[in-house]
Amino acid sequence: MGIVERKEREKEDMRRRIVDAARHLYVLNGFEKLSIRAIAEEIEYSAATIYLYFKDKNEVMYAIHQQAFGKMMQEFQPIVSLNDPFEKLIAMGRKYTQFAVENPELFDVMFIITAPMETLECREEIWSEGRIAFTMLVQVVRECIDAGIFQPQDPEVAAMMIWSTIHGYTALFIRKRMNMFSDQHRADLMHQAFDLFCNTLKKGL
Amino acid sequence: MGIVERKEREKEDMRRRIVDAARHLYVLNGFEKLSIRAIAEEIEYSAATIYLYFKDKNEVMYAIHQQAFGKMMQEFQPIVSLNDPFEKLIAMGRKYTQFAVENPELFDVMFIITAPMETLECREEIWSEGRIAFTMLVQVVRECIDAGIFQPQDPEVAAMMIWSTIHGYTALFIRKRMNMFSDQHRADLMHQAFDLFCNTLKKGL
DNA sequence: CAAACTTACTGAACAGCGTTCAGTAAGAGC
DNA sequence: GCTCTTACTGAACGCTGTTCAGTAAGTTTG
Repeated sequence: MGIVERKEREKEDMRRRIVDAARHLYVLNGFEKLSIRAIAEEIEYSAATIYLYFKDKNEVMYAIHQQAFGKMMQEFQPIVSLNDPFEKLIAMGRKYTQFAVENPELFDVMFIITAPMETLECREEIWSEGRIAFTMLVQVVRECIDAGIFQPQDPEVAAMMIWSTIHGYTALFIRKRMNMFSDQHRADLMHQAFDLFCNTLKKGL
Repeated sequence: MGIVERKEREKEDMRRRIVDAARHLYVLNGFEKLSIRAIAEEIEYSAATIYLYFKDKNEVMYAIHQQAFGKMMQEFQPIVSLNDPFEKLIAMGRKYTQFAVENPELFDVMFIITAPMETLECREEIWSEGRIAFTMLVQVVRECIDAGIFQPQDPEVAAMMIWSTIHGYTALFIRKRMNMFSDQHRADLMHQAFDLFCNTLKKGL
């Protein structure tokens, strides 16, 4: 009896169509402007239909957030194969910021907006996407320790500190808190601050 | 002719009453739940009246954001009088996070939410509150350099890096991106990552 | 094949939102 | 006392997320 399977497939298909439409509109206009009605119009269904596939808007955001992590991980792929672990670490940091600049809305839903986290909270689940990405960073830090570039220490603690810096740097920029500097000064300052962090890590960690 | 002055005073008074009511509701319920209608009800005026004193909701948020900076600067006051510049720097970092934990909504409007920055943008003004706070940090970094704790370097660049780390650390926590760890593990990790950053600065900068 | 049941979907409604604007009433100036 | 200005408001516009009764089509059963 393949009917059940077909229905399952159709359900899966519909979910994907909703998320694709939602992501499309979200990337164009951001969270505020993304409405259930707009998503519904895009896929040519009524707004109420969305609620047959997703509990609420937060859950749609969570699905977008998952897709975004997929995209980011894909972009990280070439870096993982680099040989020098420290270079790998630096490249990852640069990529994090680059991804944010090229996909500000995706970065938002992944690391800034509260909406997707609320879905996790009410499901009492762990944030596995973040966990996986963080584990990847921890692994690279571990390699730096093993290679003698960093001193022997807890790689998770070091990774946490490194993530904080790169994230802060990126989040402040994305949320326009660096607009207190002129375009040129801002670019210079950020570039130099990034380099300083890299050098400080190499010397001090 | 004191009438003009009295009117001016009354106008100022009304603005303050609106911002106070708005801040009160905002701190209680956050940005999403803060509505012009609710502010109006709180001060017992109609919603339309708010628009006689503020251009839009963003401008109200900007006023709250200004008040929040006042509060933060006040809390920073005792730290500025510390003697050891490095201790001063560490205390400032701790205070930044503490302020965020104790006043998550205020931290939001100061450093995360886009709304107040949009007001600045359309006024083509600089973000003076941020500028002042950052200048304060630069000054402390300069003292660290002068005291020989940090090597001679551009204090603005170093300050940028330090702010990034502390901000990232704080923002990730506030926006629940550290909830992938259990309560205990998270607390430990954050504590150790903060200490590691302090030590790395002392050794490497 | 027809009746009974299940599933997928929708229109309309609820309660809220930011914002605008014509209209009103009270105070200021002559 | 009569204009003129200022401060304020009710009502409306066009949105929003979400719910729910109702419908029509598809599936299963007798």
